[in-house]
Amino acid sequence: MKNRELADIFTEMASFESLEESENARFKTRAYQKVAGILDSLQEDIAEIYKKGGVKALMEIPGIGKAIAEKIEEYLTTGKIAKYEEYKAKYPIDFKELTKIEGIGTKTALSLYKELGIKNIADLKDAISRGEISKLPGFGEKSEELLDKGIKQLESSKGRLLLSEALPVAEFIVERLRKSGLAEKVEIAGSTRRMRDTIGDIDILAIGTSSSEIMDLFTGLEDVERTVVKGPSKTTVYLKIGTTCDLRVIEPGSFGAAMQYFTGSKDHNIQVRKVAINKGYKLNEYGLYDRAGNMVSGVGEQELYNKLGMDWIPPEMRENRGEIELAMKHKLPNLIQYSSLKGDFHTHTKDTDGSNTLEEMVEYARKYGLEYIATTNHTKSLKVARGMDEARFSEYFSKVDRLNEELGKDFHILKGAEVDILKDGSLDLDNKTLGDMECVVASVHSNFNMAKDEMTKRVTTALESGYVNILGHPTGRLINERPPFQIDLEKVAESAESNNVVLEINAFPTRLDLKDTDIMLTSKFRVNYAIDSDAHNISHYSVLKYGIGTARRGWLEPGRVVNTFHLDKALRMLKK
DNA sequence: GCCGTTTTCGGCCCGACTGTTTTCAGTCG
Ligand SMILES: Nc1nc2c(ncn2[C@H]2C[C@H](O)[C@@H](COP(=O)(O)OP(=O)(O)OP(=O)(O)O)O2)c(=O)[nH]1
Ligand SMILES: [Mg+2]
Ligand SMILES: [Mg+2]
Ligand SMILES: [Zn+2]
Repeated sequence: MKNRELADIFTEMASFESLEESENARFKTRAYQKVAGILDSLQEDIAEIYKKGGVKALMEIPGIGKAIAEKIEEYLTTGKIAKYEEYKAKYPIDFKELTKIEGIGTKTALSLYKELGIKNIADLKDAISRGEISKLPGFGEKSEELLDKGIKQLESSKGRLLLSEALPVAEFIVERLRKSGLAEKVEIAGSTRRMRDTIGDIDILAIGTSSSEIMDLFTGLEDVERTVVKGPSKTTVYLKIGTTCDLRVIEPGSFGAAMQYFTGSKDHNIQVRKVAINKGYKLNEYGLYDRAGNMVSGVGEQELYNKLGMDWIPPEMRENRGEIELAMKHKLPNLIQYSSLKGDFHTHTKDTDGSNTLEEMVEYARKYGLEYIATTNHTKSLKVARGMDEARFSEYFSKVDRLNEELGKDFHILKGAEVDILKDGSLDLDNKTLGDMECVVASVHSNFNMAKDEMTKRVTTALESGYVNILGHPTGRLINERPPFQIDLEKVAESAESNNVVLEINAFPTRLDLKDTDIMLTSKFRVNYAIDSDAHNISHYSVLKYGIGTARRGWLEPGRVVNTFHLDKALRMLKK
């Protein structure tokens, strides 16, 4: 897809533009940045949009106007953008690489290039080792040291953490700050509060009046590798685990405004602040102020949204994807709640690649508060997982029957499988075995590199078999390891609707598949969803919260999620 | 460069921290 390429080009254009002297350069920069972000998250292929509707269709995308639409056209038809080439010749600098270093922006990169011909990190390292930086005008000893540390930090950084990696760290730091008694309140903010699938850095808000003590405690935590910046209101540290953590300390009267600010997202904040402006207010992290400068709201986050004419928006929805308009119209969805799941349709045991027995999986499901699970082991083609054949399933299910009898009415195990969708779209078990099951999860585990239409055909063929209840991890992505395979999710959802197949929101933190935007894309169809743990051991039920967070980010109401219902109703919804 | 139930021109979110800047630009949240 050209989306990615064009996003990179416009990000570079933004860098170039930020160095221009013209009056409007700042705002052009932002326009380019905004378009890059839009192209990055655009679901449709930009080339397709252009092919169907030309420049006019491009301009219908908010953020894309005439000038940028024509640049996109130029790129799609000639493979080049003249303006870009012109800038690139003027600034032959790898901004993408250099600005990844904390503290280096485009202006710094430019003076490094002008003074020392530095174009990339390798050049910069050489200059530092020769001690050339500190002699430069506008730079000193500290700047050189900062750049050196910045490079080391970048090299040791893990990149974006999984939500499941970041959340416990955030909770631990919050606990430490709370226990100190120095703060009235300590809360998680940022992308972690929004339950994003990956976390760039951890953000924590403390409410209190003794900020310097709180900051000292924070920078002194044993998990801290070094302090990056430290002030009375904001401190940034680099943690030993290879990620950054920001702490803001704000006074009690501003709790709501500070939470609103620090939860983000940035785009959501900007949009909310525009609403404030239109109402004659000013909004910042300290409060909402009228023209005379009087505080209109500060303590309560809900009150803040209300004063702006909106309903309170759940953090998971704060991505500027239309939630602000809905909140104004009082039409926000009633999102699925945490701990509202009654069951789990996707679990493994040590009979294949799990590490616990079915008895243990049941025991812990009950401890977790569930009323039923489906036991869905892998099928024979998945040899690395010791997938089971028909005979083993038959034997296994007699054990399930015995266990169900012992359990009585308290808990129920559904007989199922996570059956491989083979290359041709057929299923990896015979129809008799599949027909006897109560919960067939069908998943792609092989041949990921098919063309988009072939993969779509493969999956829809499986859905049309009449045996599939749930489509497992529909895009196959493994976060930070493997991109999703090419598939037309709208066609899949359409097929799921007509064949009564439920789409999975696999809650396993490396998957979170479907992801938030895929849920929004597919929920236009009359399909239901299942939030499944994909548990491979007894502790994995705890990942269900990440699946619920993802469902909330996809704006799902509980009525669309099959396992929010008790067994009877859930089974009726799964029925073919 | 984009955009418009007050606008097709004149706005564009708002503030914290750092360094060598003698009064604030650059970078970041
Ligand atoms: N108003 C405003 N708020 C911002 C801006 N940049 C960041 N924020 C707020 C909203 C963000 O969610 C919050 C934390 O900033 P981060 O850079 O850590 O972003 P966030 O946590 O959303 O994503 P991340 O996973 O860390 O990349 O600070 C900005 O430019 N303007
Ligand atoms: Mg963050
Ligand atoms: Mg942050
Ligand atoms: Zn699987």
